[in-house]
Amino acid sequence: MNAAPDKIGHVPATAATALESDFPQIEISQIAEQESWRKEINRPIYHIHKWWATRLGSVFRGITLGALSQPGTDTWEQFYKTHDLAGKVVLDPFMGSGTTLGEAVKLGAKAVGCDINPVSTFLVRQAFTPVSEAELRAAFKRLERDVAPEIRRYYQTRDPQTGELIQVLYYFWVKTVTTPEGEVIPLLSRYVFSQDAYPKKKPRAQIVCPDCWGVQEDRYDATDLRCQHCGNQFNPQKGPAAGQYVTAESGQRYRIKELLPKDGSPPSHRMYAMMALRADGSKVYLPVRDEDLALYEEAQVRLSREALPLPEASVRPGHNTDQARGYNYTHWRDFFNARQLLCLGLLLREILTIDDLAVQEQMLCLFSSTLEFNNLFCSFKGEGTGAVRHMFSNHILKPERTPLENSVWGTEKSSGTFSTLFESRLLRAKRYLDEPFEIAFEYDQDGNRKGSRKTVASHSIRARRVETWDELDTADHGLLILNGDSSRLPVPAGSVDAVVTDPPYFDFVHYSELSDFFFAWLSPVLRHRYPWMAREDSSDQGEVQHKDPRVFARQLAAVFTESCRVLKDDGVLAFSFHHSRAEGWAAIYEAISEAGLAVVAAHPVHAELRGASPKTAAKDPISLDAILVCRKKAFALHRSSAIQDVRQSVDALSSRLQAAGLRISAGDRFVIGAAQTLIARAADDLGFDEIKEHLETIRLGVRATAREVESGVVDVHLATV
DNA sequence: CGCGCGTAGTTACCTAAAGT
DNA sequence: ACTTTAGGTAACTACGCGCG
Repeated sequence: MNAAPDKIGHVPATAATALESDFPQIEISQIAEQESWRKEINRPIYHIHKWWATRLGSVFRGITLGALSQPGTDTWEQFYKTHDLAGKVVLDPFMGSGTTLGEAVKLGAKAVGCDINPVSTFLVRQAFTPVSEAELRAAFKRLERDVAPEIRRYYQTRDPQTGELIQVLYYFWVKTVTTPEGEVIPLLSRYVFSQDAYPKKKPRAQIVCPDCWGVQEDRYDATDLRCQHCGNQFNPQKGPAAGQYVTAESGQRYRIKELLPKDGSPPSHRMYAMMALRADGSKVYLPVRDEDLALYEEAQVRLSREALPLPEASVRPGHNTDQARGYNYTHWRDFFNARQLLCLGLLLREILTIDDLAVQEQMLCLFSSTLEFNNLFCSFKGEGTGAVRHMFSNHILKPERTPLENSVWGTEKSSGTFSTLFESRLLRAKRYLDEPFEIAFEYDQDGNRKGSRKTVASHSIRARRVETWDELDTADHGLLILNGDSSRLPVPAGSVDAVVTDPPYFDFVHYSELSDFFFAWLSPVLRHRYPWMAREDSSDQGEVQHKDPRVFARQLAAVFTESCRVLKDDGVLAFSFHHSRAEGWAAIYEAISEAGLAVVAAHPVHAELRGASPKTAAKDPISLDAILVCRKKAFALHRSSAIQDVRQSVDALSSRLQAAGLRISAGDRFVIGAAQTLIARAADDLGFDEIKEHLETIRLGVRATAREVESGVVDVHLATV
């Protein structure tokens, strides 16, 4: 259809969908960027529970719309219209948090989602279960009446000013080590334990005395302080812990890891301060007194006497879990202290008494969300920053030197507690089912963007959950949510209009190791209800994740082959992808070819930013995803192009995106170039090493160009390559 | 064994938009 | 208009590896 240099991809003569030629990449990138600021508010149904790689809903709305529209349709023009694509079926074989399913049902299509991870299947089923706000509120009220008072009593302290009992918001803990001489050292790097996010504007900070453990207020940068309780003179900026070392009173330095308990138990902790909520609603920092320690011990004693549904599973060795295991965290229950285990156990036991199973499972999902904010791997972020840094903010399991103990039930001023997440996550998500919305920009008379608003562009989400393909076939707006290996789907051949997905990226996060944290709680209470919950852990032989790109390619090929089987001949398989290394792309190429597919188009678009690992972020941060569009090989028109054409496309695309205000790094140029290379070589059936070599050439080529452009050196063409 | 180097992991600080 | 939330990012620091 066109060979214009500003379009990437070559439109096959047989194009069957709009997505093969058109994608409003700039408009959607801008919305996607806006959406990514507060994903949980802009697409609440995909954030009902923690998932590690949630895709941007607006991008997947665009992809799904394009994949289900006739060639020549202007996708952008259709973006805000209400659609009713009844009869169309969309499949996502890596459904994750369910983004594709949600966007497909919003367009009125039927959807099939499958994931090998049971936590994913559980959370997606909860996300799409319509339960009325009234029913949920009634269940919440019952819990509030029957179990909240019991839980709250373990989060109380006496206000030293008034003598009243007040609620504790947070307990501050610090890990301690014991030297061979018997000295117990707290692993504090500073004695300032709380300060504002803008310390220069609000220098008021909380400091604990290393001698008497009294708490006092002073400047965040104070270097010479006299304790107002015991008179001790000290430097609040210098604690005994620095990096991987700790210094004893004698001046002797030890490696912290060498002082861990020798018996293989997790590190010890000391509770050293609290933040409580006064009757007038103000927050106050308090030292820990004997009565507070006694209350904790009471919880410990009760924990040993109660029969509670607590996790028994051990932490299996793995890429993401070894760091925690290195600190002797060998069982998932080690991630919680006694009070947390007691209160979580009491709450879970009560939730399990809810008769209506649909409501009960909504509450179980909320309970599981709460776990993320109520364990010893959480930390305090400081005032003015959203107090709790939850355990998965880094996609790793890093033992915190100074854990923050949140309160399980919570107060009106808490964050990350059962009662606050009920409103901010569960009810918000249910409201989105009733009234789904999109972000739209508003412009002033001169055409400048002046703000954004939410606009309704879909019918309410009334997907009917079905359990089999036959039911889906006959139901309007059916939704089939499966658990299992997507290389064997209970779906007939040639029955799906589009496959829209986000495959795991070679070398990235190992979800099942992390999802075990939730699975350890969910499995014992759900294993009799769902066969896919009845396993030892959330891992599976069929998982697509391997450090060897060739093995990874083979695993991915199995799923793509199955997707190709169930796909109609005029359907597309589209997915988002990016990777900073040639191997990652070579693996994708191999998986696609082996499945009998060919990449026919690629559209760059704003990616979800994975802040998790800075491994590539330093030099060439990637902010683009490539939307790769594939057709069955027999129905795709192939055109091999020369490497300089690929280079030209990269230049054209990059400058267009830059003109639209996106920052394009060398890493982004490689994403565009690699995607172009997959199109250019789609017909060549290259082996892994051959395609990798091509990709390497492109990688070096586009990087060089980026540097030259930056330094003002005249562009040199790669025609010689 | 110390050093340089590239990369993995941590901390301090910053922010758009929601909430009040 | 101000505070809170749930994130992000720059800069720093530790770590592993090869090398003399």
